[in-house]
Amino acid sequence: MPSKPTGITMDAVYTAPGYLFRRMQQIAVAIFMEECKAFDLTPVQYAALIAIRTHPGIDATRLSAVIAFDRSTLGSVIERLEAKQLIERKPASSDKRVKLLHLTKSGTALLREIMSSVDRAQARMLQPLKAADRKVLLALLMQLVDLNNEASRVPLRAEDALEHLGKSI
Amino acid sequence: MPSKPTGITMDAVYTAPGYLFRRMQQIAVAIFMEECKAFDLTPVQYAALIAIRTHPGIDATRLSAVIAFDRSTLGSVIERLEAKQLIERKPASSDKRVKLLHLTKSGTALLREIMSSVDRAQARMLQPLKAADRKVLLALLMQLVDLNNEASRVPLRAEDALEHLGKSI
DNA sequence: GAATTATTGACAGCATACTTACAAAGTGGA
DNA sequence: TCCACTTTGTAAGTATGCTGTCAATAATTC
Repeated sequence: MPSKPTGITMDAVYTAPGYLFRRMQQIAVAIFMEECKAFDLTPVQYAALIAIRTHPGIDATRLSAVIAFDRSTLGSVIERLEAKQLIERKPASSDKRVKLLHLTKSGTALLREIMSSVDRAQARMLQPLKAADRKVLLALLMQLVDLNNEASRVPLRAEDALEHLGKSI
Repeated sequence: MPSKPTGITMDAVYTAPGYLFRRMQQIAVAIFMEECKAFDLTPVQYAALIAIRTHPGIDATRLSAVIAFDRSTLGSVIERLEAKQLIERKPASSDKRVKLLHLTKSGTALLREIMSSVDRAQARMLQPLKAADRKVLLALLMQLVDLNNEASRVPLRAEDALEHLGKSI
C-alpha cells in the first residue's frame, strides 16, 4: 500500500492525548447527566456540594482550591446552588469580604439520595474495559493528574484550604 | 486509626473517574494553550482545521461527525476560523443549504507552523509518566473512548462522513 | 500609622458544550 | 403532484472554564 502524503489522515487528532481527554470528559459528563437527570444536578455542582458538606463554612476562594475549579466560574455555580436552595451563603463576622457556605437540609438530603446514581455513573464510564484495565487506567490517571497539578490553571490545594479554615473563622 | 463517618472526606470526588477526566482535560487545554499561545488557536479550532485539511470541501454537519464535536457549537467555531481568515465558506451548487469548507493559504501555512508546538504540547501532557506507562494509558484511553463512542452526545462517525463526501458534491 | 500589597467577591468578555426550536431546502412515497 | 419526513444551518438558553478588571477590605511593611 502506498503511503499517503502528509495531511491526508486525521491521525494527528485521533491519537493525540489532548483530543482523547476531551472526548472522554464529554462522554463522562453525558453519562453523569443521564444517570442523574432526575436530580437536576451537574457534575460540577455535585463536586461543589460534596466539598461544602466536607468543609462546612468554607468560602468561595477556598472551595475553588479544594475542588480545583476556576474561582470566577465557581461564582455562578454557587449562585445556581443557592437559587435551588441547596446551599446558604452567610456573611462572615470576622472578614466583611467573605461569605461562608453551608448545605441546607434540602442539600444534605439531595446528596444522600443522589449517591447511588453517581456511583452508577462513575462505574459506567469505565465499564467497557476489563476489570484489570480499569484499575490500571484509574491508577495512571490519578498519578498523571497529581503530577500535572501545577500545569493546571487552578491547582488543587486541598491541604492549604483546610489549614486556613480552622484558623481565621 | 478510627474510620471517619460518611461525608467527611472528599474521596467521593477525588477518586471518581469523571472528576479525574475533567481535571485532565483542563490540564491538557492549559498545556496546549501555553505551547501554542503564539498562534492564537484553541485545541478545538486546531482539530477543526486538521479535519478540513484532510477533507477539503466538507460541510459543517459532516465536520462535526468527523471530530465528534457538537454541531451547534461548531457553528461558532467555524465563524471564528472564518473571521481569522483561516478557512473559507462557499455555498454548494448542488444543495443550497450546505456551505463547503476549505482552508485558505493562510490556514494551510498556520497548520504547518503550529505543528511542532502541538506535538510538544501533546508530549508534555503525558511527560510526568514513565515511558511504558504513557503507552499503556494512551492505549487504554483510545480503547475506552472507542468503546464508549455511542455514550457520547456526538459519536464519532469518521467513515460515514467520508462516504457522503464523494457522492453528492 | 500610612502607604503599599494582597485577598475576596463580582463582573465583563470570549470560547466551548449541550438542548431545544425553527426555517429553508431536499427527498420519498402515496 | 402533493404531503410527510429529513437534513442543514442557525439561534436562543443554560452551564462550564478561562482572562481580565474592579472595588472593598485585610494584611504587611516601612
